[in-house]
Amino acid sequence: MALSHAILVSLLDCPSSGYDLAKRFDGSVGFFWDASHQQIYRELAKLEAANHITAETIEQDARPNKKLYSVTESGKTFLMEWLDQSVSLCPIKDDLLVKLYGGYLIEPDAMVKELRQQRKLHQTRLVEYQAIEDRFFPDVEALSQKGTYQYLTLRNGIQFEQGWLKWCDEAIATLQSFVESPE
Amino acid sequence: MALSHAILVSLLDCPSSGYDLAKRFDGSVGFFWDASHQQIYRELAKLEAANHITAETIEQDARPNKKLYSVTESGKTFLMEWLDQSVSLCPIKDDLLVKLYGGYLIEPDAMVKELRQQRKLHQTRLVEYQAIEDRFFPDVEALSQKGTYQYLTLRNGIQFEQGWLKWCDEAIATLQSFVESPE
DNA sequence: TGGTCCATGTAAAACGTTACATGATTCC
DNA sequence: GGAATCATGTAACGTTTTACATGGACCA
Repeated sequence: MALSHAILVSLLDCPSSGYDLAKRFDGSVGFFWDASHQQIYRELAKLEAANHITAETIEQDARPNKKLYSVTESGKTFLMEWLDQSVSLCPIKDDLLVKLYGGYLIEPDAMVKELRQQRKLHQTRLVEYQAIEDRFFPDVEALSQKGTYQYLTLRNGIQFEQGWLKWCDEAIATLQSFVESPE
Repeated sequence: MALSHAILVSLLDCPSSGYDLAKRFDGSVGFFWDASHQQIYRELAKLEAANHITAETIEQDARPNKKLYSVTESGKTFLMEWLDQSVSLCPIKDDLLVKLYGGYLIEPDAMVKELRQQRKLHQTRLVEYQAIEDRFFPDVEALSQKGTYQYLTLRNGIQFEQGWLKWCDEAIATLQSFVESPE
């Protein structure tokens, strides 16, 4: 149910086309939600049918035309009703941990490689987040309320990734002993 | 696709009925995967049809009969093929962060309350994880390889929850200033 | 001429959620 | 007498993923 809310929050921040949204969900919005362009287009169609957003067609000459979506009053009300409800913990689903749980079935060496690979991916993401922090939030004291809220979501992403790096290091160090001296 | 792998990994660790699995997914397996009993029964039927698991009916007098599932050779092969493939980062979807991103639309006071509530939920989960750590992993040095792998998944859960607590505290402290002196 | 970017979508299959359904036993 | 536990499922619906589809502009 929350994809619609993620889209509304993002559109409220800045009216955009489906294509733009898809890119944002792949970038900055990506630190709290993930969605493919197919999902986004379908959800936009639904939100428009429900009058929560309106589209304005922008004619472009060197490029395909695009539809610029904005949130309506009804959409804002719909979003605020959701904001007023309390949320529960999000369910955990992590392929890597399933794999690790059954890790004893494969070579310790292969598992260490996999963890190193994961560590690299998290490292890359952390660098991206930190670049956003440096570029868009250089002076935290000077932020508006809205800016502060957005900054806090970014901080969450940064802390998460740092946690991952720390855990990967711990796990790699532990498994290293199996590689050196297998039981 | 990974629900099947999570079930196989868990069944390989210990043959069980659907009911038992559902409870484990709600408990210890819950720190890396989440699934309802309906999903589990459906997936078990599929896995049995694919010959990845076999069922043995256990007659019980004071209780309903149950089907005890075990992983077949074919199931083990299927799982190991998956274990050999490298996994990508798991997509992030977090209601709380969507809410926070649009947090400027509601009262700072309401947002602080919500964060306190979340903090409590994470705290509860952390205590559960630590209880598992104390009960089942009192001597980390003495663990078998299999035990070590399972311990590492638990450590991941613990670190995560500690990260959440830290972030919640940071966020609450930041928002507190809005409650005391609104812009 | 081959790839990436812009821009929008459809369709089918897999996966997840919610509600419904049953029935004995055990504990308070 | 009522609730929880054990134990299994079905059905409808909603969401997500994967694959397919189009077509011009721009760059090397």
